[in-house]
Amino acid sequence: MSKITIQQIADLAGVNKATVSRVINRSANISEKTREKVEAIMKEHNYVPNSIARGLAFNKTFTVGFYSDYTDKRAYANPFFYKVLQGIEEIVYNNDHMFLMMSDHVNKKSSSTFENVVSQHRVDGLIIPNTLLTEQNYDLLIKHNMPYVVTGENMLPKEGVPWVDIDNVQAGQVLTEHLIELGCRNIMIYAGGEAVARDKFLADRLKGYTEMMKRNQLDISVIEHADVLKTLNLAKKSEKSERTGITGTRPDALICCTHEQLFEILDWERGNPMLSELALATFDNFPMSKYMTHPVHFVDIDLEMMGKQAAQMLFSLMNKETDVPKSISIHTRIGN
Amino acid sequence: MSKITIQQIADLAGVNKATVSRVINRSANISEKTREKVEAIMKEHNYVPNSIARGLAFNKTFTVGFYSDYTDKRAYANPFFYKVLQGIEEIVYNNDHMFLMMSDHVNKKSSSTFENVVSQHRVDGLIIPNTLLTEQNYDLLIKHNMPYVVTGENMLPKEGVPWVDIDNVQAGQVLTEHLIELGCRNIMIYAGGEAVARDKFLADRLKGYTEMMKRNQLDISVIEHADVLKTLNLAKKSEKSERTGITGTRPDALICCTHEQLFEILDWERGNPMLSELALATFDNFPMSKYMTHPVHFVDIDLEMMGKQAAQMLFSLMNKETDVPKSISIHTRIGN
DNA sequence: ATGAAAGCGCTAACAC
DNA sequence: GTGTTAGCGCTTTCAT
Repeated sequence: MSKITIQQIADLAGVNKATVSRVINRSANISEKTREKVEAIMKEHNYVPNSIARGLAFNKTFTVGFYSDYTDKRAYANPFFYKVLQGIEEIVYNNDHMFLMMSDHVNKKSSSTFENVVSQHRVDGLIIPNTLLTEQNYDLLIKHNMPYVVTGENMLPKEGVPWVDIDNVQAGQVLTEHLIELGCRNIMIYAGGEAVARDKFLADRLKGYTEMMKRNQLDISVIEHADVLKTLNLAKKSEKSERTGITGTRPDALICCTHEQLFEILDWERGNPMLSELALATFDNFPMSKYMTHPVHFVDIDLEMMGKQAAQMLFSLMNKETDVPKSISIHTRIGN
Repeated sequence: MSKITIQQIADLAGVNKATVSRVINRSANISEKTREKVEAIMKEHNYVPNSIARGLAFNKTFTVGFYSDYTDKRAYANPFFYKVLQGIEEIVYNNDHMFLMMSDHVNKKSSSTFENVVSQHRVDGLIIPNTLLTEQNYDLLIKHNMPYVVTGENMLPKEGVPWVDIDNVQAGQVLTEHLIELGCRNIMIYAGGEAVARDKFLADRLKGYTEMMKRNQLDISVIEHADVLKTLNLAKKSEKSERTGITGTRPDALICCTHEQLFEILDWERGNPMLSELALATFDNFPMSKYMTHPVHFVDIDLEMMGKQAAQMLFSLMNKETDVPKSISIHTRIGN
């Protein structure tokens, strides 16, 4: 049932299936009369061209892929990551394509989903997070001539990798500026060490903070992973003993570069209510803020926009448009 | 490049492409010698059969669809909903299928993604949340003979709709039992009114609560939407004035049937610290619990299992297995 | 056990 | 403007 083919429509309309194909594809050289007749028959029978067969003939799939990483807490496990998907899907559907999700997974035959999708040409193009763009995956994409766009700034030492990301430098600036406007003067940032060297987005957020602090002639205070709690205790002590400690000034704000860091602080804070005078701030949307013991300032990141831009860029590449920007940075603003 | 076809492999191996097809499909009637030769050539050239062409011949797509609803806060926007996806994908990939996501969306041509996917046979089967299984969608699935499984108990007045859901009655029991074990005796539940009549899962949770309370010979106290805050104030007053109010006993626990209800209470609670003696409880995972002013008890719902079961069931249906259960209810346990 | 050829549903030359 | 025909890459009779 409902297995109606182009041939049957053609027979019903008393024309050749090529003619039907022409009206489907809005080809020129069709008389108004036959077009209308064929269209009427198609509508009457709820005929929908089989996109698999269409794909085989066109050598296209009308499908866009998205490669996701369940283990990337910064992305997929983030409650609001689905916003990115929403943005992508909107664009994908408006371009009459389908949306194929694939997560990092290796099946019995030791072939990864990603590899299969790319080598079988199951999609016409795909969006891939920077964390998953390994040298190997990159090579695969190039080898199969598969259009792609990276979400998150490209970290691979390759030229011409198209990416879309949040402008993390600007985010760092905005957040710092917000705290300054709130009256904070001794703003610390929890970032540094190897993490900053490894993750560009951390370095960028730090950079934004640093720039804004300098612009306001305030002292920069970066604390590193292992030392953060000690540092805070020290600062507290130093205030108690009337400036006899190492740190002369008492911090009044702390920027956490990731939610993980924020939670670390929050965990510690529960046992140390004295921390409550410290203004906490973080990146990424943090709508739970109002329910917390301690309000948290944050920059609102427009993930939906990020998804839209990535998809838009991908379609531009798939359509071989010229003047496609190599990368896009998205600005942020203070949340709530 | 990399556009290697079955014909080329055949040529390379000096056999007919039908022979290659036979080794691909593990068909019998193949000499060990030629099988090995062909397999070697395939491996050497990283040959992967084009699944589009394969699909056309088989009239299959090797793809499973998932219809999601961005507007359903209970599901998609739930931070932990991705667990369901993870479960589904695991099964899907292990069965060498792909995973097509579609959200509720209508494009310019006023055709919905769902409609397109089903009528074009873009997937071999699909998983659909009960909130999206409308009469119209149901008819479409039946008309196109498309295998499907519903997540969440089927609400449509149709026979034989296969579904997988959390056992909400059992969840209500478990949560209530937990509070009782904690020493609570006057446990209220925020549920009732039209919402319960509309949503089966609410009714089931209420039922579980009711049963467990009766089993322990405790008084049942159901508060309805609009009255909840008043009721709580009243109870508080009644305690203050030494049992002169309407409610003779002071509630010591409150079960919220949804996160929305919980947040409503939490919002109110911020301005009413007197509520802090009340044990709060809710359904669905609530990992933010430890960071809240007020700890929240909850039942841990194994969403990944739900996804796995749904996908498993779908494959059973697609394979036309006999003895496929009509529905599956998944038990829960207290979280953290 | 293997080859030849038809066909899955559609598109795209090429004729007329 | 419309019909004919040859593919797209693979599976599956039907021969041999």
